[in-house]
Amino acid sequence: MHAILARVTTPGGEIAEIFGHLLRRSTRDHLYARLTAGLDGSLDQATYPVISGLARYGPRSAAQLADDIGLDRSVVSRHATRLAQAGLIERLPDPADRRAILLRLTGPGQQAVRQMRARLAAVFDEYLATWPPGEAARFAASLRRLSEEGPFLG
Amino acid sequence: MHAILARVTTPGGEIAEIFGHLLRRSTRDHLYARLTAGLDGSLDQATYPVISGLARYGPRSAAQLADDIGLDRSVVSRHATRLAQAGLIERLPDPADRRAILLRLTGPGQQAVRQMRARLAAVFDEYLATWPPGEAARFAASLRRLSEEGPFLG
DNA sequence: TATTGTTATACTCTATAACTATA
DNA sequence: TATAGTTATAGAGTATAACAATA
Repeated sequence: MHAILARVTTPGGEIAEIFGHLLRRSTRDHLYARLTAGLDGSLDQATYPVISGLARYGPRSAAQLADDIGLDRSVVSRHATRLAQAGLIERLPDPADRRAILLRLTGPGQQAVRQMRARLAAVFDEYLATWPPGEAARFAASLRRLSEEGPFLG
Repeated sequence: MHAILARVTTPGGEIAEIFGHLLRRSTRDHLYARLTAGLDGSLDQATYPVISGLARYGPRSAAQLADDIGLDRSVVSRHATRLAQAGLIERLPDPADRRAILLRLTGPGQQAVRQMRARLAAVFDEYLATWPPGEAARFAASLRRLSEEGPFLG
């Protein structure tokens, strides 16, 4: 009788349910493992937002980057140390503020980010090629709009 | 130059980038906080997959549910204890296997899941009402297909 | 011998607090 | 006084290992 609850069948209900699945730990682990497989050992689920944020926003202090990616500056500082030891980022003094230290991708760091991005994009594009023409592009546009405007996703 | 890396501009590249953002801890925390605000204290980011899984799949043993939701059975067992203490689920002997203990939603547990689902669905639907007619439904259908068929999301 | 539920333990990731240096 | 980076500490969440009970 009530062993299984009926879902909410509106678009919002469908999206919410699927997001719940995407946010599951096992899904995240799987995605990050795929993303970083074979690359430097310093690249994992924890350091990815740091190096990816630097690639996206450009050189920044730990405090700035922490604000951008939603982590505490102490966490960014620790991950930055790992990435710097691996030679993927470098620390350099901020000419405008002697308290701050800018974090910046090195050449190998840029290459690593390019690899991760290209790898993940290829995995999705290969699958999306099975969709009807235009559907993938429409979907990507809607997803971007939702992520930028939508509730607690922006 | 090269301070900011160029993105992958294919649909797959766009989707991958946005998923990376959605999976960020701060985004997850925000979503789960919204989902469980004002409800029983046993409902949080950790117990949600357990109670949600029972609602989705029906009464199950901890080992079965652990497999369904991608957690270890020891973790499911611990979260189940919290949910049971709150009266949201109950443990009952499995008539088919005396080693197993079935986990099942109680009435209040069903009500809690309905509330969480309805709440999240409403938040999305309210925003999606700003989209052109039909776009939300098309997007939800594509998202469902991607989550069911797509790389490491199924 | 294999599997279930449970508990103890260890590990990872994060936030908070505290410290020094600089604005 | 406020903010930068860093480090020590504590907290949350998970997996692993080990146990007794049952298949």
